[in-house]
Amino acid sequence: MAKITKLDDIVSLCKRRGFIFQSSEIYGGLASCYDYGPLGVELKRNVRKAWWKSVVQTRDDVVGLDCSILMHPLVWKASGHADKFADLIAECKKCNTRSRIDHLKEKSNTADDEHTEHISIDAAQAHAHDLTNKICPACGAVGNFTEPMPFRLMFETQMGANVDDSMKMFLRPETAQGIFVNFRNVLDTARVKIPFGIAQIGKSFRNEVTTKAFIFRTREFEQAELEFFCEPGTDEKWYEHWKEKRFNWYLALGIKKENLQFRQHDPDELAHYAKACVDIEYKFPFGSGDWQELEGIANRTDYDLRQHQRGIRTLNDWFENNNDLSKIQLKAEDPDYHKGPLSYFDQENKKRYIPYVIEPSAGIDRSTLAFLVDAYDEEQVRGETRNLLRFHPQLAPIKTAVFPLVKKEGMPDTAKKICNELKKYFNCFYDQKGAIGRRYRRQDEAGTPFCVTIDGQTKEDNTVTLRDRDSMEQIRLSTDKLSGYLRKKLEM
RNA sequence: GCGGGUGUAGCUCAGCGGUAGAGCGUCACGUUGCCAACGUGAAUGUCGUGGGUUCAAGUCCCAUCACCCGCUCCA
Repeated sequence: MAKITKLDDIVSLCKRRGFIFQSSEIYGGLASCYDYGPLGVELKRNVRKAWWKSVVQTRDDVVGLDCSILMHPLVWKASGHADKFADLIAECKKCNTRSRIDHLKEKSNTADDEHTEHISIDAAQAHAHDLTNKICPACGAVGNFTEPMPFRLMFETQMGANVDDSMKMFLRPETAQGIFVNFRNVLDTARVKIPFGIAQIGKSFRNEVTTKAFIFRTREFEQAELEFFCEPGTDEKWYEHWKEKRFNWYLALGIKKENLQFRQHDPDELAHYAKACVDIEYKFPFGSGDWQELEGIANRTDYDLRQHQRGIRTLNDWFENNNDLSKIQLKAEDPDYHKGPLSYFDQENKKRYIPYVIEPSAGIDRSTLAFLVDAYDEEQVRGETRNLLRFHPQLAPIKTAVFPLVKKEGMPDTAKKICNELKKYFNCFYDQKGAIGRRYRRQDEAGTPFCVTIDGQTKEDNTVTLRDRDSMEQIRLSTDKLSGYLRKKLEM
């Protein structure tokens, strides 16, 4: 079991071994942003690769996609993300409770304010000008608020070099919408039939109110999302299918069972689009020992595709309002929505419907860290502490290290030759520096599953020793068999 | 956002007004025939950043940035 007990230890481990650094560190750091170092980038790539292999490569019913991060602003109107913009929050100076200012009540006015629709920030700001009469719902203090602060969920940027006619754009807050928007394209070109899924891995951006906790909640993060389209009525079956499939994926890659659990969402905490949602949680060894979400699996119903059908109908308003999202209301849904442009026609049963969607949405950064932390181990060997990372071979940043036992009798040359041969198939590391034991331990720390050592006997009978990371046991192997043996062991 | 804490070598930390330090790690040379061996030598710091006080500031004061813990928030 990992000996790490504090987040500080994890941060230190990541830095020391070159897995994760703070962004812009020499400038004092940038909050909530992190960089992957030489070992970290390999680990993360392997996590992506393992996800893709499990979700796309080995299945007949899932295809991949890679969408742009910038999308048509109406996408975010239709998805509901853009409306979050009007949330203006003020904080009570007395009790530090934050409230949406449009939910605050007047002291003199006992009648309930009408529930405010989301409006543009400018409009809301004008409304919110005067908080002197507003009451804090928590402590009852009157007019004792901080300046209203807009709560921006999405990152903004502009498209177009000319300042005057540049268009305000958003960095995507989830990769899912790129998939929904391409549903028709994939359907028309990939010869897929429902049930089928579209998978994507990519960066997303969210202006979280608080970040903290290392890379668990960052504003820029990487998601691996699958939108699995199925016929309404079969959605619950597929929900169960993906729950099990995804949970087992973590286990198969070495996460210890006692550190992994499901957490079912209560109906009142479900997102507006979801019929059901469950989190896969990992027990990160924070001070508090809290379970943290690695992945959410949601039944998104037909919500998104139906919303985008409304979005398409709103396109004229968009042009008429000079591309100003804040002036646009989404058009009502067509009563015949189930025959709309994003519907699916089932040739076999002559049925047309809007498919339901099951969405497993995993955080690549979070699971990368979970794999890292879960693999960490310390053990006593001959009175010394051996630190090692027991990565699953598929995830190990370096698969094999090759050493000459000593720097003479041509051993380095032979070792280099073998290393270069193995590099054709996987990451392989050559090292001739220092005592052999030290080199083994260095690789243990990097999580390298195998070490190959060339010794005096190699010249005589063409064999090498192969040392196993976890057991430290050694076997002799003929060099002709080395590559095949390793590839089999490494599942590559 | 609030409260508390921490920033000194790659890492862990000592130094708390008076020449910038240790352990581990890194590098070089030698030695070394299988698990962090040994010897010799070497490199490395705007003491997070910016101001101030002082003859003199890692050290005291102010601001700022970043991180951690606990709230709060968020999904």
